[in-house]
Amino acid sequence: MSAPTMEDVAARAGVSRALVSLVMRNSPKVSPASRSAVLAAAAELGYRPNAIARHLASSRTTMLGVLLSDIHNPFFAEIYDGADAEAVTHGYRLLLGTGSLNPVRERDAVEAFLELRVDALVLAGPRLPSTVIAAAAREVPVALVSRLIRADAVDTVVADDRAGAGLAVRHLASLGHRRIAHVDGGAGAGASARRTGYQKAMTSLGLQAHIQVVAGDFTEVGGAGAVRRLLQSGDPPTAIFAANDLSGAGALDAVEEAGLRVPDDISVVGYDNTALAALHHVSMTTINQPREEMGRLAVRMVLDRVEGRASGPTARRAVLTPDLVVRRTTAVPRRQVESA
Amino acid sequence: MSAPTMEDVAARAGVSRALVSLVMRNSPKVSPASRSAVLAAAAELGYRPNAIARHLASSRTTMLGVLLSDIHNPFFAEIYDGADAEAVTHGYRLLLGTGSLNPVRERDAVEAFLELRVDALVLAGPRLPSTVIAAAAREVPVALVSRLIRADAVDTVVADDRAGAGLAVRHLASLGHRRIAHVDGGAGAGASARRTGYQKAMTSLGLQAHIQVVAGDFTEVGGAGAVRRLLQSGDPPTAIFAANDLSGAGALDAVEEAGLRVPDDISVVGYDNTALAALHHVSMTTINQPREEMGRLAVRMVLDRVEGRASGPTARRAVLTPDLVVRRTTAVPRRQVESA
DNA sequence: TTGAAAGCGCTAACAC
DNA sequence: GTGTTAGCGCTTTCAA
Repeated sequence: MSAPTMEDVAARAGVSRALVSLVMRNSPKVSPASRSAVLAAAAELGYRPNAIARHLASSRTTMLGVLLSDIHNPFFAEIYDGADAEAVTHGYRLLLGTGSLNPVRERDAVEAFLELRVDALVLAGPRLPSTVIAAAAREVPVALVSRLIRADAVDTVVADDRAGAGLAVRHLASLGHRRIAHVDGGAGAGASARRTGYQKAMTSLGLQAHIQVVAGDFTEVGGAGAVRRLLQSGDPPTAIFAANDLSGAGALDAVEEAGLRVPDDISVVGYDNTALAALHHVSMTTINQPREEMGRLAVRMVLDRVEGRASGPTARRAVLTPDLVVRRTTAVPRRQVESA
Repeated sequence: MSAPTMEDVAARAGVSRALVSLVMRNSPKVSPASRSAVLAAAAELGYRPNAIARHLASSRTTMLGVLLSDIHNPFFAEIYDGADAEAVTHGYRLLLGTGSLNPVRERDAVEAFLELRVDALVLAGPRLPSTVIAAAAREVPVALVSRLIRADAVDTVVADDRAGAGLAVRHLASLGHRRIAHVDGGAGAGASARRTGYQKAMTSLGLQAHIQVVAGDFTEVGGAGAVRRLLQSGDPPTAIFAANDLSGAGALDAVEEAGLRVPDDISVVGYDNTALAALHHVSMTTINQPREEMGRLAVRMVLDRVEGRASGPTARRAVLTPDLVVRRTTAVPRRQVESA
């Protein structure tokens, strides 16, 4: 009493297996009569095509493997949404996997995808050594999201973190802030680009004398600690640009703890536009990355290769532009207003 | 120049295909000599077993399909963590999928799993009609997390929401609160059990005269609106038990907006112990569900069936007990203290 | 338009 | 221990 096969359907419909196969893939070259006979037989039997067998026979699987570096992070969920939407419109299916931030487990997940013979791989924020990524790219097309590596045929899509940092700084400057400090993200992903972007923007605004970077680590505690140090210094800033929303929340904590108010005394800008920043309770001005678009683009890139619209060792690189989301943690600096 | 097969490895190692197969599955009945010869040949060729072919030949796939109702919700990420840990220890691999809260897409995802012939299915918080779930359960073992249905052979694991609500109420009562209101979750998942649990606990504490349920909807805005109404009533509560953390955050907003302080004037308890509640900035007392354990248990249940330790139409049902996480939004009621 | 036959790459008896 | 031989359920020429 195992699952019915094409054979069973063919017998019941009184046709050959091959014809059933054509019907299942709805080929146009089947007479309406046999088509409906086959469909009826399949329905009566509760027939479900065996994807395993199909894949073995056809060499293509129309499945893409998507590795999400961290399934706890909503950032990757949105990349998935974009990837899925794009895949569906092209008739592909996504297989999801994660290594839970562990490179070894990520490697396993990629290996599993490869053993399942996915047609291509999309790796979102992988912790994987680049040699592993390059090796995978020798077997199937690979696109990388939110990570850059130098390897043949590995397409990448990233958001322009330097530009995003520039948006934050220019927003604060346009409100009248001059002493704008940056709580950085240490060695975290994107942290150095955001730090550089901050420095460049400050310089191009003629504010290089006010550049002040304090060490953070993308955590709430780290952000709070950094801002505490900042406030104890002789000459505290009027605005803080945090490397991500979580450390921005820490900044908020520290400012309040010091008896100051946001945005009246100090403005704060985060980065990533997470749900946290959108909370009414927090309502933080932040920088938004076009996450869905990043997912879409990654899928489009690998499918271009799978379907032969692109090929060769040249890696394509897409750099998307972030945008500013103004909420309630930024305002005109008080001291400036009073002196006006 | 397609991928090397077992045939190639066998030729190179000077043995038969079957022997290679045995080595790949590291069977004990292979001489060390041939084993290392095969391994060497495989390495030189860059051989990778074809899981598709393996599955077709062996009927078992050692893959479990896991459907996460909402990949944006960290709740499900933790269920996944538990499921994954359990699966790995049993030598199974998880395939992840989601329908993004859309029943039709969920159906597709389940269908895809079934076509890939996964050995079993774990459905976490599915929106699927129960008929679809029951149908799937006729093909492979199915376990349901955070949802109950009456169907043969569908095992379920849920957290005891009534008990959780009881914990919240008893915590507040033990601090001295008597007027404890509940912001409910409308028709959301678990909302009615939490409401019932609240009412039962209030009654059993002799506080039935103070039962007060205001309508919420599991959102921040809904929670804030409910609390605003509560505060405008003639006789506001000294404590609020919200049906989830998000509406608890809304409650916090509304309390502050009214010029009152948490927990000095009003205590607030949330539900779910999300990252939001853990934020230092929020630090909300809440009820925690043993999510990882729920995932583990679901996998254990289906594997019991897959491996023959359980069988038949009797559905097993696991009810796990939540626990209380005390943070900084609950305290002894001020008025009570002053009158003491 | 339909059917026959040869695989796809592997596992699983069964012999040797 | 190791090799031989059938399939697993489907796709894909190639004929008819």
